[in-house]
Amino acid sequence: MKKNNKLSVQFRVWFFVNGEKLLGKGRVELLERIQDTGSITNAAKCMNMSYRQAWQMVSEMNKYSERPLVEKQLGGKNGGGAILTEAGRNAIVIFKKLDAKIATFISEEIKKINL
Amino acid sequence: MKKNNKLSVQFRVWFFVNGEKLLGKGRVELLERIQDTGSITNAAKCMNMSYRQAWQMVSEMNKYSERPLVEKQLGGKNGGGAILTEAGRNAIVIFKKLDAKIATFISEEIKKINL
DNA sequence: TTGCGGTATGTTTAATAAAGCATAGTGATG
DNA sequence: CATCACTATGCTTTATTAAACATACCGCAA
Repeated sequence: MKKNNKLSVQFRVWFFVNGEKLLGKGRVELLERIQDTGSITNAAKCMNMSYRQAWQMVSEMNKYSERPLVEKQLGGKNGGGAILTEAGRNAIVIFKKLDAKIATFISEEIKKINL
Repeated sequence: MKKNNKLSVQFRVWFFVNGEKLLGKGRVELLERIQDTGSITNAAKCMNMSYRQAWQMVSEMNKYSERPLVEKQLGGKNGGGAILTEAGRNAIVIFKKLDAKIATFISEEIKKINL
C-alpha cells in the first residue's frame, strides 16, 4: 500500500442508548424530512423508503430516547401528521455537528497518512 | 434528549479505493488472524466465518489494493497457506491507528455534548 | 503415487432483511 | 355522519445476503 492515489476514507457514527440504536445518518435524515414535510408518510416518500420502515424507525427513536423526538397526531383536518419535538430538533443538530467534526478530523488525519 | 445517562457513540471507518471497499474493521481483523494462523482457513475458523467469505474478502483486498496485502501459497508441505505482505502488515497498522485516533477524538467530543 | 491440508470457485440452500399489501383506527371538517 | 389523509400494525411476498455443500487443483513428503 504505497501511493494509492485514489484512496478515500468513509465513516459512520451512531448514537446508542442502553445498547439500542437511537440515531444514525439515515434516521437523522428521516427526522429532517419529517420536519420538512409534516408527516411520516411524506418523509418516507421523498426518501424512497416504505412507510412501514419509516414508522418503525420513528417508533424506535421515540422508544429509546429519554424524551420523544417525534410527536404524532392521529386524525384531524389532514388526517394527522408528525412534527419534531424540541428534543428531536436538538438531536439533529447534535448529531450533525458531531458528524461534521469527525469528518473534518478524519480529513486532517488522512493527510498524514503516506500510502 | 436531556440527561440521557446511558448514551454511547459508536463509529465505523472504511478505506476505499476508487469507490471500492478496501478495508474495514472486519477485514483488518481477518488480516490479523491470517497473520496469526498462517492460513485463510484457520483465520476464518477462529472468526467463525465461512472460508468462502474470508477468501472473497482477501481476494477483494488484493484486487483493489495497489499492492497485494496477502500472499497465498498453493500446495506444499502443509497444503499451502497465506501470509501477509509488508503492505498487509502496514495496512493493519495504519487502519488501527486511525481507528484509535477517531475513538479518542469522539470520546473527547461527547464530553462536550450535554444531553 | 497417494494422502494431506490448504487454495479456488461454482452451485445450492438457508437465514435475514426489506418491501409490499391489506386493513383498521383517528378526528377535524364539510 | 361521511370523507379524507394520515397513523398503526399484522401478514405475505420478495430481495438481498450469508452459509453450506461439492469439487477441482496444488505440491510436498512419506
